Amino acid sequence: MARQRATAAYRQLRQLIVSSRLPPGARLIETDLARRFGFSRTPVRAALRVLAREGYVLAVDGGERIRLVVAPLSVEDARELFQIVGAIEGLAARAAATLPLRKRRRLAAELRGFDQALLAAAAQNPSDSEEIFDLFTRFHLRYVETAAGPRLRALHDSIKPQAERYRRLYSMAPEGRIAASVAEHEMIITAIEDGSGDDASSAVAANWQNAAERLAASIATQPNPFSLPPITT
Amino acid sequence: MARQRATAAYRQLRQLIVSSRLPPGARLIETDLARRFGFSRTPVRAALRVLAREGYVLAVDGGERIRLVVAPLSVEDARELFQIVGAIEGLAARAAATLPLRKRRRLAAELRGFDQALLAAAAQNPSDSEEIFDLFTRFHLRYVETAAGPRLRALHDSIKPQAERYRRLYSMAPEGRIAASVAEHEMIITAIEDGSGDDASSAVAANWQNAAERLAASIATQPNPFSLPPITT
DNA sequence: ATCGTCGAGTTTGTATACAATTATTCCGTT
DNA sequence: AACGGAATAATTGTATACAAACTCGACGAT
Repeated sequence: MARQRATAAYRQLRQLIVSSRLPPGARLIETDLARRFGFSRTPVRAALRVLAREGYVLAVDGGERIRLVVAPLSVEDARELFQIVGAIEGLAARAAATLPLRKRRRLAAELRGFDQALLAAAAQNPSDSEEIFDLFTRFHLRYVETAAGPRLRALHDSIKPQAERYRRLYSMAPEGRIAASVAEHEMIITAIEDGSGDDASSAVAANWQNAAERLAASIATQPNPFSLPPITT
Repeated sequence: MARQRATAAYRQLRQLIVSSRLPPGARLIETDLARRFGFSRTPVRAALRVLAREGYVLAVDGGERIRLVVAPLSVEDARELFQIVGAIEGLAARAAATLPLRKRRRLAAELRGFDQALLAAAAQNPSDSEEIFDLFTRFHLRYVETAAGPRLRALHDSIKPQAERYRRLYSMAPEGRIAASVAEHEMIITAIEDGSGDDASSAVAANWQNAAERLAASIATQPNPFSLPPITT
């Protein structure tokens, strides 16, 4: 019997949710998911429990039994979530600013590399929104992995993909937005390079706050844009 | 068959860990725990998975199989953990500072009530360290519950008890320390009352940073003070 | 004596059976 | 036709059985 199906189920389920192939609000039936994965209910249950604790899945009702649904998306939730991500990555950036000078310099160079790639990708026509998305992710991941401790990394790994649910749905791709983001990134990079933890932290928080605003504006203009066909069962 | 044993197992296990009756580093055997609780392995497993994700339990090794142990305590971990708690509660305090004036006033009054109770409890001889601990907890819980959104509350509920593992072990009770804490609390309260989110947030972060320092000093003088008899099985 | 290998015991991962509760359908009554 | 209620199905929670992998010790070969 293959081991670690629970982990596989966790990853697959999380991916299905983040990619919105399991759309917000969809009911999650253990038996159906188990059939889909070819597993038994046991590993699926374990995965669902964890996803519920992390916020991907919501336990509604509260009678004797629990009903699990894919956590719905809302502007208010996005604001709260982005603020939390900003605080977490802000701590990582603060830690990055206390690294030895040599490492800070190298980190700053790497980060600037991502930003240049971002500008280049945005200049493409048509722009590859998948690549842009990926570059944003890696920019933030770089300094978190470099400077954050184990707890902070675990927390980041838990929460960050939930923000990606939003970013994937409402592709905030117009070029001006990317330029604005890159400008904000530069403030983060400079603060880290200068060893100013407070500035780095608040620059990251501001970046996410602005991202939330851009997202809210995007939602207002194009509500509910499910791009992938949902799984109907 | 009684439902929701998994939740009961989660709570009991978390309590055993926080109270250090399951000491740091202790191996967690599903069968033993199941016997102890009178449950089967199934709900115990579910509880352990969640506790592992939250950080109470550490999955060591990483072979094909997983070994779970109670997460060890260390000064570095405490620093990181307290910093995270500070950031989370900092967001809550920031939100509290944006409440309508009337609510801010009432919240501030309640918080000052906790602080006065703290000073009174500290003046007692002998001081009731259990009550002091409880008052600290409730002080912070109050503004989180009042102002934080659902996500932030869930995150707080996940992480905060882990800080309490440390605070319970190294009772940071000397009176001067309490006075210092109360002084820091007053800065938090004033900032909330004044509607200054930035000040409130950084005051909370500073409070936890200082708490980490006090804790580190306490650990240095009285290392490894397990006050309760560990469970041997 | 040291190292490796084989094997019994332990522990975890998964599947499945069963129990209990909630949702749904279908029928009868008014 | 609408409503209520009983029967039925669906779904979750728990227990248990079994399989695979790891641990640790004993024994033997070099």
